[in-house]
Amino acid sequence: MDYSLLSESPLFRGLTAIEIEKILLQLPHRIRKYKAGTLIYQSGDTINSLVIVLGGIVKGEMVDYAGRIIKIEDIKAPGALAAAFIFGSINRFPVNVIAISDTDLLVAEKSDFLKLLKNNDKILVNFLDLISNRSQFLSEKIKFLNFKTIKGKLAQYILKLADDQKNEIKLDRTQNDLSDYFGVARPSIARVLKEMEQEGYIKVSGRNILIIDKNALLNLTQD
Amino acid sequence: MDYSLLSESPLFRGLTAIEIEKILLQLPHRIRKYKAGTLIYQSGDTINSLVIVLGGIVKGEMVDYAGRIIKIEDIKAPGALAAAFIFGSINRFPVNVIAISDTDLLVAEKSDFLKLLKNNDKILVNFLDLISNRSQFLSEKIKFLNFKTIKGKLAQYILKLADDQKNEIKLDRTQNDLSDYFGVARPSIARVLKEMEQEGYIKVSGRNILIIDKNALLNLTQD
DNA sequence: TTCATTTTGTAACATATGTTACAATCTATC
DNA sequence: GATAGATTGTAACATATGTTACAAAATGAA
Repeated sequence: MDYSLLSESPLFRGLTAIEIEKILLQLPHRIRKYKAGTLIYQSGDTINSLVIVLGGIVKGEMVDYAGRIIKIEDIKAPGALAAAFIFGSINRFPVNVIAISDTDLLVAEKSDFLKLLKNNDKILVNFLDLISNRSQFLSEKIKFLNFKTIKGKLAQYILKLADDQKNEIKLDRTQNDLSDYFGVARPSIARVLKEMEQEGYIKVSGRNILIIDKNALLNLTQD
Repeated sequence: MDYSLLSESPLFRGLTAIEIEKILLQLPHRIRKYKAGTLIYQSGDTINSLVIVLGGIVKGEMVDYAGRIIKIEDIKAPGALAAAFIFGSINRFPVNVIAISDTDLLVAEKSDFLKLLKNNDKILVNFLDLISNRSQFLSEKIKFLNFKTIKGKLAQYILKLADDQKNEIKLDRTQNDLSDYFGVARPSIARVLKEMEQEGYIKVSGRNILIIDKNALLNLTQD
């Protein structure tokens, strides 16, 4: 099994390949292989292990009550799966996990993983960082969902892409993806872009956007 | 200083008062006292300490770009403050923290706290549980914000209060508070309640709600 | 009780967004 | 370069929600 990727994973950051090998010798674990398309975990399944994607890509999908599928995120090697659900009181997968490509997973029991956390300072800090970052990401997401208007969301999104410096950006998602991300209808994205152009804040051509009035955009994020 | 409450805090759960005293002897810390109304931390302030409310109540307020204030949550003794922001990459308070009553805070440096985590298994697991629970709470919140219609949110809210058994509940917030919680306008709450009554799903009288058609409500959560 | 304050109920109207449908472009592949 | 499929642009109309305003009812304090 090829563990070389692991040094790039958040959990093993700052460790050399040799140190990682040593750690994995001490950490009881198993490797699971899945073909592309396999349903690996189902929403609601119990989580009592650390799961790391060694190779391949998986996706997390939320199934709403109506049976519709909302794609949440892709996790590619060497990311961890549902790390924020190993501890805490809800030890269940919040989403369906499906292999996009052929996938190898490293699985280690929670109790063994806990021992590792106690014995290795770097891993401990890395893991604390990992799940804290998750919270911080979710907090951001909530701030974002709280924008009431599509204009507000789009303005925020554009300003983020512009990175406080550029005044010319290219949208990194299709309107369709954006509409999913915002939870709105696709034509509304197009309409709002047009409105923002008519109001003189931006210039749109396809996916390229020229920011004309950055202050106006900032104002829109204040809805 | 009175540490007796700490045995009820998530971080010290499962520890006796004596064990906690011992821990606090080893953990360098200081006590800070604030009068009611004081602004303790400002959104954006750096977090490099563990902060626990020993006595009193504080509130977290988010200030949006327009200067409006959104109350996020109350934290009363013996809760921890912004525990999910001690580690991770964003070590800044996401909210203003204000003392509601006279308040005592226990403050310990991150590096000292980290040593404690390494040396005490129970505290380690408690802390992992604590910040994991935070993520899990936020995930739930996001699920909730994703309901697109007010009817969906209200149906979900009512069903949660009904706890899968009762068919008669009393709303535990005013319409005004509910409208804040949902991020909608207050009259919309009243209107939607009336609509749900006209549709025969519930019977409303003031804050009391009788659930008539639970399946219909379940359907509404499927928007 | 009485009065002031908060909470709830309701209505008219404005507006943002959803829905559906289709045309115009773009993009990749043969 | 031709073709199919994806993406973007646009329009007409439906609907949910916001806004504002005020009255009715409940609540709490003197």
